Amino acid sequence: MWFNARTRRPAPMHFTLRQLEIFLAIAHQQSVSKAAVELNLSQSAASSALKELEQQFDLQLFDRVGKRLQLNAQGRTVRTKAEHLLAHAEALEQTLLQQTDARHLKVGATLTIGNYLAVDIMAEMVRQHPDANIHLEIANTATISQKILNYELDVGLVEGELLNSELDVSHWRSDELAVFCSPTHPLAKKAAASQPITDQDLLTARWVLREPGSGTRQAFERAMQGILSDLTIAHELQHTEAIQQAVVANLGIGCLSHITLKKAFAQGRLVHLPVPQRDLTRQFYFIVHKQKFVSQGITQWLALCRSLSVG
Amino acid sequence: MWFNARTRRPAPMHFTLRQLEIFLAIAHQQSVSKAAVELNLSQSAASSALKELEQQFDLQLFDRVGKRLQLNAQGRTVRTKAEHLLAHAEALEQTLLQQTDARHLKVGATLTIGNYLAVDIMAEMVRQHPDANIHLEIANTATISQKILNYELDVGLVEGELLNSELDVSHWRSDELAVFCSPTHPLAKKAAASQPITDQDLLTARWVLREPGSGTRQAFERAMQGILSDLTIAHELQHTEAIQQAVVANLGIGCLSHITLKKAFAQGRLVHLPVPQRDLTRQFYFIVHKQKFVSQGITQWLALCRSLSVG
DNA sequence: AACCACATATTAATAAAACCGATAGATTAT
DNA sequence: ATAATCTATCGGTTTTATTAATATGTGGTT
Repeated sequence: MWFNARTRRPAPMHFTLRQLEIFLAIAHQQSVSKAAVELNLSQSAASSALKELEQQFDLQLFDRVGKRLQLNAQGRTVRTKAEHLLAHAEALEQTLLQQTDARHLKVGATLTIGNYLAVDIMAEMVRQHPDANIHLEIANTATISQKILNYELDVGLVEGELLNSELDVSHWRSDELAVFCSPTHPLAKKAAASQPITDQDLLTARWVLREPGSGTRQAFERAMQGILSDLTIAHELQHTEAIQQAVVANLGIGCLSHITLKKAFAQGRLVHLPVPQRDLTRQFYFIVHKQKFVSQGITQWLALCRSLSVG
Repeated sequence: MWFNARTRRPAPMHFTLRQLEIFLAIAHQQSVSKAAVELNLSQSAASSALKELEQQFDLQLFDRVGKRLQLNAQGRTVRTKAEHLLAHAEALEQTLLQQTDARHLKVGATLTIGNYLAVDIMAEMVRQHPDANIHLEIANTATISQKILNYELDVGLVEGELLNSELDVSHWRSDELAVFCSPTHPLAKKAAASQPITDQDLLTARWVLREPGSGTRQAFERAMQGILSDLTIAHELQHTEAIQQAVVANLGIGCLSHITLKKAFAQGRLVHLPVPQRDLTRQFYFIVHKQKFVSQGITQWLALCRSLSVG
């Protein structure tokens, strides 16, 4: 039967929580447009949400006097009850949130980020929340984004920008690559004498680099545009540590994220070669799934990321 | 900020009442498919609603053991709270419904229905609900459906089927047209002698009919198909009473809905001419707007329509 | 072990809805 | 008057809900 026969238990609701939210905002602001701003909505969306609620029940919630909306008697009754319902709903949302296993967090990161940044954040996270159980997965950007789309990972920390309407990509921090050589390399003296390293120096040198396709290599190639095809690439290795060893052994000069080199520079094992004419910065990004609610755990992780990235 | 910064009052809800309904049905039935049946939903819709709720909060509500879904601890907590929330929502829906001005009902009907059926129903409605305030509007089917689409009318009672995805068209009752003449017309004797009226009789007679485009005329033309173009249409009038007067004055024979002729037949003012070889039945329909909630008043009106149509 | 009956999950396509930008129409303030 | 501001509405786009069909998995039966 197509009219409401009020049969059994499962009575379908003819309004939505969203409609109530919008109605309450309008009632509170006494204005559709202000409510729309409050809710980050277009004025037309708010207007038609209200219209639909009123039409659905053949009900006038507001008296339209001039351009102002004035809650009428019916509207006031509905308002208080709707407020209670929404409060109730919010309470349910809270329990829903608390039910989520906030201790278990699955983070994906690219190699550089994972080994040199994520572990620090992870350590701090565990220090602050001893019961946290964080799984860190190292993979390339494509794999990580795929796993986030598939709800296999909660957060991703990646290097490359990527476009996907299902993903929320947000800037985290910038990173600087550094060109470096061994202390016994000819260019080391130049650097020690505060002489600038020229493009000619870069072209003369032999390079030890990360493999093509890695984020670090991509950033390097972007920085070297114009002279890239004339560079001499002696070796390609997949790990930063291996590259550093190769450079120490004077198999060539290298280019890696500065953060992976800090210790080596401090210990004098490797020498930083400033290349001011080349822009060696790149950006790191967070990615999360747009559809997934951001749990307490994720929020904490992201807050840590931001706070540690400034220090 | 794209993560949950928990700022001010208006906290958007990340679940819908619909999702809760579906979750509860699944929990109650311990089965997605049975719940789907209960809710008049496809199994896949129920499944993905549940999936979305779980994913949204990164939560497991059920343990998937074999093919059975077993509520787990988290699920049980959520269930009771969700039940409360839904009960609360249902209460709000009730007040929303009671707020609607059930006494004010706007009914649209075509001429025949409006003058001979709707007035009776209206009278009975007022008898049962003395405070009812019913507005009856007579118009053709197109106008009525347009006004219902525009929320200017609550219910329509019409003759022609019509297809519109926004309208809920539902069968009400069947109606019988009757061919009739004055007692002094030659065919009256034939009828009195229980002789059948032949198609030849219909072709020889002069007709007094409703105007083209009216539902009655359309039904007549459908009934007369095959001989329609050879009929002699002497007069076209817009009102049933005028047609009856014309037939009494022997300007021709007529064809109108039987219900409009009952009294005239009983009084002997007009004579019924049975035409068994022609199908003179037609159907009456209710129409309501699909989007509009069916209020108490509409429900009562429709119930009355159904109950009075059998008597 | 092969098969059937049945249950959930997934996919691809479609129907419905939420939403936005632009704009009309109406009202207050200047 | 005129500008500024508000609500309502229209046309179009994006999201979401839903379905039919299908894959996948499970338990019972031969």
